[in-house]
Amino acid sequence: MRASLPELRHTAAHVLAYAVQDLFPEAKPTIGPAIENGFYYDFDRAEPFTPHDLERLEGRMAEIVAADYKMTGREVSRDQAIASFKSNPYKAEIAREIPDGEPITLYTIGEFTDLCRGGHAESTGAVGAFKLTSVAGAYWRGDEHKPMLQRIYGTAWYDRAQLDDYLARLEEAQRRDHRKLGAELDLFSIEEDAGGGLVFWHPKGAIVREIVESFIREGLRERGYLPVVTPHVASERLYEISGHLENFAANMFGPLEVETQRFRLKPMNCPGHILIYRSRLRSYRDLPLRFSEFGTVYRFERSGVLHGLNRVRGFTQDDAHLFCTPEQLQGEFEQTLDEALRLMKAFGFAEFQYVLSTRDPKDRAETDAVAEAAIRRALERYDLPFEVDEGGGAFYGPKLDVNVRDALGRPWQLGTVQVDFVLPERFELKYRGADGADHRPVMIHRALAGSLERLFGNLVEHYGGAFPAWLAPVQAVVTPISEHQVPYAREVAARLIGAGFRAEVDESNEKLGYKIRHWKTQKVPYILVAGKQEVADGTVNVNARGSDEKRTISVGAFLEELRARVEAKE
RNA sequence: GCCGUCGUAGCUUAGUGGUAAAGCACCUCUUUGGUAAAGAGGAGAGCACGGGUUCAAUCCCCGUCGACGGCUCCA
Repeated sequence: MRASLPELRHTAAHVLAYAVQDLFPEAKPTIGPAIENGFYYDFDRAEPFTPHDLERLEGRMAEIVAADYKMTGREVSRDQAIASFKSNPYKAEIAREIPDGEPITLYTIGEFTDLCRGGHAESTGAVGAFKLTSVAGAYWRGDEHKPMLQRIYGTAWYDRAQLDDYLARLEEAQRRDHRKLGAELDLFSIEEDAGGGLVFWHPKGAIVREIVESFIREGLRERGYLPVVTPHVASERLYEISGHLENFAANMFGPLEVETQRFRLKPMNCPGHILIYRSRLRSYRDLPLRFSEFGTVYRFERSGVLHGLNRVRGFTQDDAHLFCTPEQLQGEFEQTLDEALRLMKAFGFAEFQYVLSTRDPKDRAETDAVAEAAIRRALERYDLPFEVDEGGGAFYGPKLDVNVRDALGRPWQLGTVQVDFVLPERFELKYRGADGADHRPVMIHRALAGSLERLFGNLVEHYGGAFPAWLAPVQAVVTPISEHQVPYAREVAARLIGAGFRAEVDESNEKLGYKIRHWKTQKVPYILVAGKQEVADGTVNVNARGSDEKRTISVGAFLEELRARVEAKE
């Protein structure tokens, strides 16, 4: 029977470890699983593996694959396992920790035996085509207090054609990288003189952001959200009450000392919104109360984790906090999820990953069960498949995240909806009930696009920089064939701009072919060519992105076409 | 922050122990051209920054900063 791809890749990991054992006997193998598209194996070795080492390893691996060693497994006792790995503390540690009752197995190919739970191809020859791709540091068991190991990444497939295809896809993905397109399309930059993780939105990026913002605002208005605006810095006192200093300090910028007070850049918008809630007596008749803000927050991220627009130190959330009665919780949560799905659909994302993160077990309270149940019910109502991340929730409660993938397949969290019984308690929030007594409201924290920066980065990659007409920074460029048509081109552009569209005129002293090429690489949806004929007829020749068809139509007809496309958000 | 790789004009890259080359972009001129690059000329980097070795360093060594790929963490 043919091995599955994960089996093949897992086998490739063993082959790699075998090759390492042969060429670098001092390296201690630790763990080496199959992953999406390939495999990795972590080794403990003092010397770093160099790119040249990888080539040598690939050569040895090819021999091991060609030898087609049979993968043979045998079950051993815990003591035997520990004894056979007495020079490898990592393997011994794993052997010690395998739960009682679970079999402990050793697998051998040729001269290499590994502690492994199984799931391999029958022999090494099954590894049709592979390539070692990179080496990276990785902590033993993902714990930064434990030793750093060297992780060798590889990709493996049934055959050469599949491998080549995968490598080609990788290259294409790199062409779509938002950091690359961001520079090419003049959308944004991150400036060394300002510091990493701080985004400068250029005009063409900022206009897209404005469009995104107004689209989101429309949804907020329809769903009864009220706008609020809160300061970017606040006294430390606020974050003592909220618990951020206690639970989130590692992600906060340090204190700003002014006169006798210490201030902090805000890491989250919730405390500010809570202060507004608390500023007056609230009645059950006021609830649910939904405060929304495009709130810019600052979080300290360690330098090594910054990544384009996806991991930054200052970002703007499409944030909102809903204050409701416990009875309203379910309905509010579902309404929020509904809006999240609507947004993502409008932005053209199709594949999502839903992750329910529960609260850290050390903080769990009985209300968490209520919160989690609300989230699970909502997921069921919408029939959404989801994963569970135990303990991955916010410090104040469990949450539901909506993730998308970037061009290279890395998942990024965009939307998040969180249920919170804790902050209302810490801030002693209340509302006057129908019974005349005070009650504690429940909060929902929600950012549906997540951060505008990350959303934008993912949009750029999703569209490969070719924004649909409703989002494109420049929707149409009027391109005169010679300078004689410049006045007409300006008139046409003025009409478009007057109708609310984003248009430019290309007045450069270049031939038409050059201009077309320029605007094609800028991925503008419409290039409107104006020559002698068009001027005489009051028309434009439409060169639409993604189509070879050229049409000469009246300016009015083009306006209608553009209007229709923008309204349809195509 | 940690491990690894990298750092030459705005961008992409070449290059050498004896003060750096090209294409694109930019500017000027010629050209007024019909759907992915017209022609010519010009300007632009002392080779990320700081030390060291050397008669001499962009090239060798050390440190710092930054970027990239991961680890950890999160929108």
